[in-house]
Amino acid sequence: MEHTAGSSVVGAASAHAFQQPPSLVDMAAEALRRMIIGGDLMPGDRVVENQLTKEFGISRPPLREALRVLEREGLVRQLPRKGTIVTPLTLHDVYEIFTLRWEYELLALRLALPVGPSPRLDRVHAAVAAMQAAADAGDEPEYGRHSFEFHLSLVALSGHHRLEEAYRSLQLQMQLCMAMNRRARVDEDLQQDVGRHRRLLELVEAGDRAAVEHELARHGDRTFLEGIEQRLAGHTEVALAWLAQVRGTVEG
Amino acid sequence: MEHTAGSSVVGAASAHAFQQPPSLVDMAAEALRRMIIGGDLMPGDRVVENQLTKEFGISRPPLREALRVLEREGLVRQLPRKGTIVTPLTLHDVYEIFTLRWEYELLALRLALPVGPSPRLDRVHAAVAAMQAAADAGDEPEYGRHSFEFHLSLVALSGHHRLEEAYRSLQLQMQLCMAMNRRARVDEDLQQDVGRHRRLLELVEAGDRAAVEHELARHGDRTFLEGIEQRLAGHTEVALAWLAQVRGTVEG
DNA sequence: ACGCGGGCTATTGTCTACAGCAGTCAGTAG
DNA sequence: CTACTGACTGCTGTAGACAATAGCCCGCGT
Repeated sequence: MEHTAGSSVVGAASAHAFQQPPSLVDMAAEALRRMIIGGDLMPGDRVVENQLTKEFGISRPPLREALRVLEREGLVRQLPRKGTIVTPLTLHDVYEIFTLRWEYELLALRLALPVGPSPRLDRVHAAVAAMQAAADAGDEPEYGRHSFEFHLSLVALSGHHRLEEAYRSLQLQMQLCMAMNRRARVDEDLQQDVGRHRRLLELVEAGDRAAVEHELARHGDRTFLEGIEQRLAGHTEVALAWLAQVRGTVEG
Repeated sequence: MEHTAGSSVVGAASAHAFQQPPSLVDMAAEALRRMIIGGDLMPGDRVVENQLTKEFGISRPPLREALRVLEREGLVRQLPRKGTIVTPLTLHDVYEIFTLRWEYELLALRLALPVGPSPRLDRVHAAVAAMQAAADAGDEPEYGRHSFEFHLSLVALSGHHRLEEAYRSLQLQMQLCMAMNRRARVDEDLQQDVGRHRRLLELVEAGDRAAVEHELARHGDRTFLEGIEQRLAGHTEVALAWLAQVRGTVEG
């Protein structure tokens, strides 16, 4: 396989040794996800197939299958006979994504609590530990990844695979949102944030539903949502109302 | 639905004239969905690509893309290097599907209420009318389709596209469940069922959340769930507990 | 008789090539 | 100078062929 120029993304992955080499589709899908949530491709950008085949060193059929997957995940949108674009986001989309996320987490924890000793809990603890390590190292991207894993493993406590999968898709879309504002966010205190997560986990282990819900409510997003309505179109009534309400509860 | 030999399914569709001809991928995906929820393919059955290309009269690339879509919808499961099978269902899967459905509907109506006059309400009314017509005609399959459309349009009242899409996927999986027991169900009184739906809609229009929730709770599924644990593996604790609880509330 | 290895077949994974539509830009007429 | 029409370019949609792997059956050896 000698695509010297372009084999970067996929080629690198296959070089890293997989016991069961994943299909080119999976690798292309993963590479695309990283490009999108990493900000290399911005919402609204065209995704040209031939261009990516050269970049990945693969042919079009597997790439097209990967695009179909990404579409069902909500990261791209395919316009018949016109091509593929990275999903453009409106304020209403942000409203949808964050309301659903909230409901998913709430539902998952309602189903999970009370939670006995379980390997699922180990996964959450591992995520917290990784967050702590990343915070100590000051590695913010790494911290973000483990933070997502924390919340995902929290949802997984429910033992509800479909819910977990839905939440995973939603996380991708959240990362798409966040790719739009690659600014600030350094003012966040990672150590403090780790503390919030750790406290949340303790409440989960204690089985205190009300406290968990309360902690979740004040758990975040406000720094991200700072002035977001200036940067996005699609100001639905419900979206604006939601935004105001979120900011209101933040103050309280 | 008999796929006589050649280009039956897809060919027929393309012959019927589409203003904007959908891609073969879309048509193949739709044909596959019908085959699966129609019971032509049962959970666990292998889905052989070449076989279907001959049946549909298309080539493998679009079919493979369609399979990727169906996998993200949860109707099939792709095992790397081994092929594709129709998603096998356990009792735990049924538990997941029905709990999520309940939560989706509840969330959607919570977001939608109170609902002012809107074209979205027209859609619900149209669904009820279609149900009534099908009930009068005694056309049970048609009735079932419009019943699904009723619930989907109810969810759509929320104006939450992602929620609507998630609910649509879930409906497909519910139909997959129902494809497993193609028995009885005739004892249902369609007229009475129409009445239940109509009453639910009235409560929605009245904006009475508590009453809506109460009506939803006693809205169904028990005939379907009759003795389902005998026919399925995967008896998780939570699934059994859920089943018992559902049957408990039914009695009440 | 039973376990094991080698070849075979069926099926999936991938690539190259061709057909057809969409948007664009130049050229021309008014 | 503007509006319309035509070909052109690039892209997507689809087909068919090639490569590689997994399961299976048969024959062989113990």
